[in-house]
Amino acid sequence: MQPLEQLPIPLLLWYREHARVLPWRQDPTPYRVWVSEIMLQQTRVAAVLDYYRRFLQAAPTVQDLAALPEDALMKLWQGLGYYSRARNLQKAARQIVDDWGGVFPNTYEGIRSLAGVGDYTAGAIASIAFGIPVPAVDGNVLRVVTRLTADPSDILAAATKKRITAALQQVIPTAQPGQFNQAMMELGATVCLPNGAPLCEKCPAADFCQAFQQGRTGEFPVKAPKKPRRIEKRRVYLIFSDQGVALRRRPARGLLAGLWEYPNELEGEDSMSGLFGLTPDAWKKVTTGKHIFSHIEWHMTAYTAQVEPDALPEGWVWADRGALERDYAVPNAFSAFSDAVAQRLGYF
DNA sequence: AACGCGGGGTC
DNA sequence: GACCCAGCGTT
Repeated sequence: MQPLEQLPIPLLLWYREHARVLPWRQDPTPYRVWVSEIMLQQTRVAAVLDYYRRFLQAAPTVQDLAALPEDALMKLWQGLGYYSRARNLQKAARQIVDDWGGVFPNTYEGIRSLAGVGDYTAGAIASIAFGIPVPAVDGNVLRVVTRLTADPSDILAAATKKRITAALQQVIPTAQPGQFNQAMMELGATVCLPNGAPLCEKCPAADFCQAFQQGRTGEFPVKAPKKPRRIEKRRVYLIFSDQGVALRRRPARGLLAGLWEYPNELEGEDSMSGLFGLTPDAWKKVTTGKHIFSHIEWHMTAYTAQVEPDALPEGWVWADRGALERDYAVPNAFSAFSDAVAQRLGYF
């Protein structure tokens, strides 16, 4: 008997005892499950909880989400990262309203057709919210299965994911596919941990886990190495007037798309000269900051200047302290400067 | 198939 | 400092 065939019964018994209480598990409607799954993409449960509560309060139905102003939407997502998820979430809400009569699609293919919903998320929603017996293969599941079967395949390879999906399709309990998929992820998140530190003594599958039985848990999963981050040195300009601090909107595509930022440039660029009639010696260095993205490191040095509020460049705004907190979604990349800005704005 | 896309917890 | 997370869309 293969390890995967032995898995469902002990896994489901274990999950019955150890499932965490999570808000989206309370009342697993398609909308609530969908919002949670989008937020949980590449994001841990702990990071999502507060965002989820605020989001459901601001947009309790798909119609509310479809009608939400873009700035309000981005403000709700501020700090969570991967901002295209929020835009796709609203795009999909409008798909549901316009193309599905406001009723959430109830087939795997219908769900899969929504913006921002890939194979994993479609499987998760279909199984959890509709009881459709399809696997939901995320990073947790890939780790659990490759350890269970001592599979040396690269889990980042599409062929591996495809093969494991097909194998799970053969063993998924048709009566409770949502419980099974959630149990797999719960096991990965709480017991079959990454970084070579699994808690095998607590695992309901230890008796037939090939990696554990062979004393090789540290060898799985196998992943191809990632390419190193590039480092960008940036100058950040904290520009104050009696109207507040200057913000500008980032481009609609690419990194931190559409969010607001303090004007900044790569070291060596010269985009600030001529603005506000400031001479180079008008800038005073105030502080430094570092922010690490998945693929880039920003090493930032902040400069400040006081200017007259007129002659603000096109697309820039003055934000006072209230507007900054209430109206503008500024990514956490700039959080190193929020104290300095707040302190300065506090004098108004 | 490779790459761009956040932010933070954990070891 | 390295890893990696309830991945998806684009090229």
